[in-house]
Amino acid sequence: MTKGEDTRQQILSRAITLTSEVGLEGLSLGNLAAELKLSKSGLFAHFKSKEALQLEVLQAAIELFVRDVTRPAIAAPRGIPRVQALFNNYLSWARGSSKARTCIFMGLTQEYDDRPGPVRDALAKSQQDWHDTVARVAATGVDEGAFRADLDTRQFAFEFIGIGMIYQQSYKLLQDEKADRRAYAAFEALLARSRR
Amino acid sequence: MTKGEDTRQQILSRAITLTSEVGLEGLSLGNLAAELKLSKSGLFAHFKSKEALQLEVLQAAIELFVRDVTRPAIAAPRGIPRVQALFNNYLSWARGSSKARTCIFMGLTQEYDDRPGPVRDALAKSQQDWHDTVARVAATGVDEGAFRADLDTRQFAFEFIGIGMIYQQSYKLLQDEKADRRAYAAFEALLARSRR
DNA sequence: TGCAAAAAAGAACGGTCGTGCTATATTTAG
DNA sequence: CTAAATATAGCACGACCGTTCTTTTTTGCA
Repeated sequence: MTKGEDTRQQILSRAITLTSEVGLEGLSLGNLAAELKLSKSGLFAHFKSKEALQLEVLQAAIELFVRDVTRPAIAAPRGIPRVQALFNNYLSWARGSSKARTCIFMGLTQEYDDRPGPVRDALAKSQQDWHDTVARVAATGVDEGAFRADLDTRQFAFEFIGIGMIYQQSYKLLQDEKADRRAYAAFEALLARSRR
Repeated sequence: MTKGEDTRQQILSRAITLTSEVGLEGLSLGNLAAELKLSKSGLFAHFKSKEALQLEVLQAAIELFVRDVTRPAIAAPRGIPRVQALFNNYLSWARGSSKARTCIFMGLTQEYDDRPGPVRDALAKSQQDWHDTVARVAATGVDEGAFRADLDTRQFAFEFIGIGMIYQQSYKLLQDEKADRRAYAAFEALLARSRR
């Protein structure tokens, strides 16, 4: 079982990178197999269909996101430090890690926002979870007394994530070297409005 | 010449809709031709290559955006009314018109942010233009004395567009019926911070 | 009304797509 | 060490891809 699981992991890892470039629809088994020096059918045998592969890639990306963004932030002290850590990690993720050249979730949001099916459902759930996570972290700021007691934490999450999205466009597509400064300025303003 | 230009327009119109669903890469000549009851080669003859078609579709979408978003807003009085009109139109556009079920620019931003070539270049220019337009409209707010004299209009545009992006995700993918309320709340906060 | 020009169709090309099936290697367990 | 289980390869399939070439239909003007 060890060997199979091992190559399976390699496939998913490479698939995440590819997905960040061409999306989950653009992902091709032939390409993926060639890059991993596997035969197309050998690769295919690990997944029963392309859709199953897509779902597994999405799941693997979610785990990566939790590992690199969410979990490390939870290690920071509750309240503003944790919110700040979450934002820092989020921007790093949007900038792109070694495995994903770019945040795959924003791409997939666009790819699947009007394409019904299991992939869309899983994606929507993951994004809803992300909103919830941001809101929950913001709530620790309320609990610690750093944020206003009447702060709408879901609104906070909405704006928090919006900054990440426009950051990625500015950084990746427009290649604006002020993107970081702009994102942090927007974030600071959001923090300021949230403080008690 | 009339007939040719006419069908050409029909092709582009339908292509915009398709692009908003599957992107410019996912666009297929066969599909497009079938939907328009044209032969694939008959359609192809109007454009010398798929890339040329992609560029024309992008150009047509830009014109649509200017017609439905930018131009009507310019008709509103300078200052906050114009900024407000621009935001309203922007959200309508993100929600999707009859021709494009969803804002194609956000999708294309993700599709091309790491795919070099003429399409990416044209897209980046169009998005840069959009940032410039928002900044310019914000500047009328400064001129009219409604906004702070030291307002960073590019920062304003950055945050303005970010709200539109997260709005589209909330509205389209997450189907949050509070999306409108959230977007306007964020926008009001941005206005408040910008006022003198 | 007839004729040149423009538009559309038809057919074919080399590729790649996702997906089966069958056979061969490789790994694992007794 | 061997036998069963697992993993990978090879091959073929029908479908669709973008593109080219040739032929037919339609259009607009003299």
